[in-house]
Amino acid sequence: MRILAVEDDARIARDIKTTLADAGFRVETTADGEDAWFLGDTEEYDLVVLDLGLPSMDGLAVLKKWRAAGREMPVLVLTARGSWQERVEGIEAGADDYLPKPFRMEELVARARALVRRAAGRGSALQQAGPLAIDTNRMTVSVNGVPVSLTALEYRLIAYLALHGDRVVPPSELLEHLYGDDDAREANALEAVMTRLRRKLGTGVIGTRRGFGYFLEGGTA
Amino acid sequence: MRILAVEDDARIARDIKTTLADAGFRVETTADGEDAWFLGDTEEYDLVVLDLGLPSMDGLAVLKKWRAAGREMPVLVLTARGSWQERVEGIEAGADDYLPKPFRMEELVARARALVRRAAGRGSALQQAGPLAIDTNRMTVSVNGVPVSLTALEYRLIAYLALHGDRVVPPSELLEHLYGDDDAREANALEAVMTRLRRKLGTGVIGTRRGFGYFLEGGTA
DNA sequence: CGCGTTTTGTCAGCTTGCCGTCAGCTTGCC
DNA sequence: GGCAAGCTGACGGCAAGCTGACAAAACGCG
Repeated sequence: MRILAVEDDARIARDIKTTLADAGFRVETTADGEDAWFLGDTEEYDLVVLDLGLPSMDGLAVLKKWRAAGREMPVLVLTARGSWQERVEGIEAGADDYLPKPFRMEELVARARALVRRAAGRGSALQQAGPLAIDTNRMTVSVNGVPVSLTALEYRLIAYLALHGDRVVPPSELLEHLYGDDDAREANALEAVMTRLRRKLGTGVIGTRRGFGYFLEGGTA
Repeated sequence: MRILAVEDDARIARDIKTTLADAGFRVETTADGEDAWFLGDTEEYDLVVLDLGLPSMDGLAVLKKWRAAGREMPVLVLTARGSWQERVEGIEAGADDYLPKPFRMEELVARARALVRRAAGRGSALQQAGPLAIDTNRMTVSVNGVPVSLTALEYRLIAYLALHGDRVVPPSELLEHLYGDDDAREANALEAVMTRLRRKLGTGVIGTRRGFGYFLEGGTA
């Protein structure tokens, strides 16, 4: 397992490296965006850990460039603490998961393992759960092979559910994910999106457990 | 599952409460250190979430006092973001785990579940007791491998019994955990839930000791 | 900018099914 | 037998969740 860690803070970079190394990964690090892009484009990694606040070339730009070039390795994005903005942009640029800083190293290892495992099971960044297939690179969703066109919000919702596919996700968590923690939203904004999303996906994809939350029917197949 | 959350920031306290409540816990909050100490000393909690930055009495002092008094419930400490110092002191004072602020609510739930499970002497997300299996991720229950669909209240009830499976749990305790002490329900609300739950689980799962309370037949396998 | 189009939050009304209450019954204990 | 603890079926209130309609943003495009 080979990992590229892109992080400009030397101390954090070192921590990441030793932690992941202890977890059995082979880790290379770089602090520079250009450098990162070059490495990611020419070498084969099982995972890239990418800090978004980089000098010389923005992490987001690097990620987009990789994806545009057809590179499909899983990317775990490190975002600034409260920055909801960064998370959204990260996911939309093709990140597979994000971790807000500061984080616990233990948590990083868990995520890294999960991503690598997921990628190993599939050829690309294609997630499947029952009749549902999500291509996190192209940001397209299809049900039973039929492509479905979703809005950004709808996509984020279904992608989040798919990422946590094997459990029931409470509405409060979804609200936080979709809108950030300052919930000035009227409660049933989420339900409105749900209705529209379900209409597009058809029945039997997203289920409700009253009093618990939402889940993907069929789970992770 | 009953949780005490000690947090002085009202907004965070509310977030914690709703999040944990959504996850199926019964949450009480207090912002005051003295108050927290008293509650933790006199009530029975399955977990305490403790912010260290408190007015009136330091969170650390509260924790030490509990431990000195022989109180052994698991305590999850919330520390300020980078404060390494606090973590060490927290652990030394008897905390079971710590979570640096700011944290993701999702993460809090995961930790809370882990601690509660560990305290019960079990390791995985799957609890088993006799013919009963409880998946705390999916919030599903199955008997002899056959999945059973439960409501939120029924789930909380059986989960609590499973956690304290090897002893007889008095109805007053169940009432308290399900509804909180302030709520004066008609006594037989619990029995009504019991009936419905038993009908779904089948006989031979939940037993009654007249005058004492309820218990899981077969205990912890 | 100005105008059409799409997306998304809000509101109101509706449906669903949870669960608390009640009334009557059964069981165990003295 | 008598009493209290506990069980159960029925019922209805009510809150969670769903949906269609509308309006306000957001976006795209000249």
